[in-house]
Amino acid sequence: MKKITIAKIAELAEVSQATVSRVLNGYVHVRPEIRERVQRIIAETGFQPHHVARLLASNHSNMIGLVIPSGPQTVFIDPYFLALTEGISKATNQHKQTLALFIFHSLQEGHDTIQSIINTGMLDGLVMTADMKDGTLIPQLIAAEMPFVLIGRMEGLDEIHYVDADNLEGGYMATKHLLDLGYTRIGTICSGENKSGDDRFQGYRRAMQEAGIELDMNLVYFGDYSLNSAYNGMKKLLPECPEAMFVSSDTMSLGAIKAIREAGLTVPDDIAIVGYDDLPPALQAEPPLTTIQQPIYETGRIAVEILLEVISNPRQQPIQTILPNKLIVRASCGALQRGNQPQ
Amino acid sequence: MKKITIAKIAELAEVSQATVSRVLNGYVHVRPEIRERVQRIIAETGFQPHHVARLLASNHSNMIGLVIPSGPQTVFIDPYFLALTEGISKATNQHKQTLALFIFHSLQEGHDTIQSIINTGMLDGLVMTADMKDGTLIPQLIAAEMPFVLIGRMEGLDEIHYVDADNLEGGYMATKHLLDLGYTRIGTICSGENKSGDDRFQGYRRAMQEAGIELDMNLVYFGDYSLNSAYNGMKKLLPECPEAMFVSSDTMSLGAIKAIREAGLTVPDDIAIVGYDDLPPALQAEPPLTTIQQPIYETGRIAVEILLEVISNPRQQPIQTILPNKLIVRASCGALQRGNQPQ
DNA sequence: CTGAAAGCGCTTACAG
DNA sequence: CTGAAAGCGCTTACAG
Repeated sequence: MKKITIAKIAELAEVSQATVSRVLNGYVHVRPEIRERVQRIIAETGFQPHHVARLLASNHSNMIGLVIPSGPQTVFIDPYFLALTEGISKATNQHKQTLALFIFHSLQEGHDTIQSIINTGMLDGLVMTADMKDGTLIPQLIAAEMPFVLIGRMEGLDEIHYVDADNLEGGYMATKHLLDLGYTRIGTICSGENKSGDDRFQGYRRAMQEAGIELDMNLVYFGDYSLNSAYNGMKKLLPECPEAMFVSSDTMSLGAIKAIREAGLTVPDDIAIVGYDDLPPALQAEPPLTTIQQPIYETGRIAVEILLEVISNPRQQPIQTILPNKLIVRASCGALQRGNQPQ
Repeated sequence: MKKITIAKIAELAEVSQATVSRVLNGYVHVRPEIRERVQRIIAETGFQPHHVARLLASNHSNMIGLVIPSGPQTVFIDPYFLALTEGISKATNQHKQTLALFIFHSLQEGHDTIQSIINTGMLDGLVMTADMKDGTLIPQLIAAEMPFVLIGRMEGLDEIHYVDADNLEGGYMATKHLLDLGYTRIGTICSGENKSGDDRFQGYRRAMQEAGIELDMNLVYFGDYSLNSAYNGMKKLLPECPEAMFVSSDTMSLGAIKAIREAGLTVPDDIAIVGYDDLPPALQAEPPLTTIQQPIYETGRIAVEILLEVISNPRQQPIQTILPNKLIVRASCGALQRGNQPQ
């Protein structure tokens, strides 16, 4: 199978390579009849330009990378990244970009990856995920002038492009919902592991404060997003008799529910929970929890849009987008409203 | 920031570009002192070869693709793909390959993607996922002589490289386990959607047959891997009073459990279930199910190994690997053994 | 073991 | 609007 090149197309169409290249790239200044002739030949032959050659000549690749950290074990099981990747993929498909995926399993690997991405010059830009513990990766990118968009936010990095969910609002909405149902003794299992976790906790605080309820640290537990941490946390909080809980990730809700069950109590009859993340149905807790739904998919999509904008138009003001969350009220809440009022 | 090229290294080391290229590529016939000199300069300057140029010149890219289909809605939420991707990523990292991810959301997109991968010449090879409904993609690859490895198997495609879990054995093990516990009225929710589903069902049949129990189609329901299908299926099977169930995916187990709960029964006290997939703890059913654990991660890793082998050494006999499953007995099974014998 | 040079398949000033 | 030609940064016969 002979690879067909631009030279052959030029020959068949009786024009120069330059002209073929121009119609390929949609330049405007090509005589219509010639354009059509070339296009016909291209269609007939099924020719597609060699991506790599184009890339070398033009110095951009139509390829962007997605960088995801993975913990020591298999942490890439988080459906969050799936939804994100799906959104990103949809956007890259749509823009005819190709998506390179970089999962690193240690900080060292992360550094090497980034360095090699930079040196190798094969990517136009990067979508970075915020939750890497190390603040070193980002400066590396900035120094190399590699365009990137951060998903989420990081402390101390204000002058960069990012898209994030409004986590503070999310925590606020969740807590407010519980308050509106009449609860006052509302506990929380949250996390100080990253900015998102902080923000959600701040949202909780604000809602409580607005309701005139003083912060009771005995009702607050900081987990690490793992099921187990939440399980332990819930066991610790149970003696404090919370009527309701705001748990700041879906995985942690599962841990909390487990502890509640083991104590012989049930959700939501004894303790109402509002969760976070709104996983796809197949992965949801049983009973289905009222949750804050993050626009994860949308976040990915928008990150790509921003990145492409930044690539084609460098050195502009930071583009920073914050997307709202949605409160999804499920059956468990109905139960509460039916009169399972706090003791 | 001036991009540093092989020419500059050659200049600094006072050798030709060809020589630099040779040490870069680890050729053996370079005088040690020169090799060292060049390597020192490379290290000092932090030079890394331009990936794309190398690619154009050498005609291979050190980049492999992973092709995943996604349903009309967000179906890429399946943790299966996460584990798979993680395994693949680990292997590509290790071999210094870069991973391009192609998720397509329609068959049309799938075709376009494959076509463009082929024409564009930017990938050395592909890891294909078997569950695309359409048998057209694979022949397309074969025709283009694009190296690929299939994860899973497809009917009628025998002469290709693949790695798969031993699904028949999995279904057999699951059912056998239930039989060993003393159950005889064992139902199944399986799936005819793909070969894996078929195989698991065949495993169920074989185990039942070996136990001398005739196949009772009233105890068999074919779902489509969705939670809902299994939910409906379980509701249908419940009047048949199965003592135990083999459910052929974890997501479907959740649906089955839901139906069982709604009927006022419990797992495993009233109905024992063996599931399939063995999701990570955070995503498991509650109560934790005894399941067949697929070597998903390993599957991904091995697929990459095979692919690289095939790329560097084309036109060889099909490499076909079938990995065994593992039966993971969880608490729910303990309960059964404690004497929750069938009625 | 080493170098000079052609070539990978495009894009893009430059000149007209 | 169009073409001839240089160039992107490497690799790889070929010759020595």
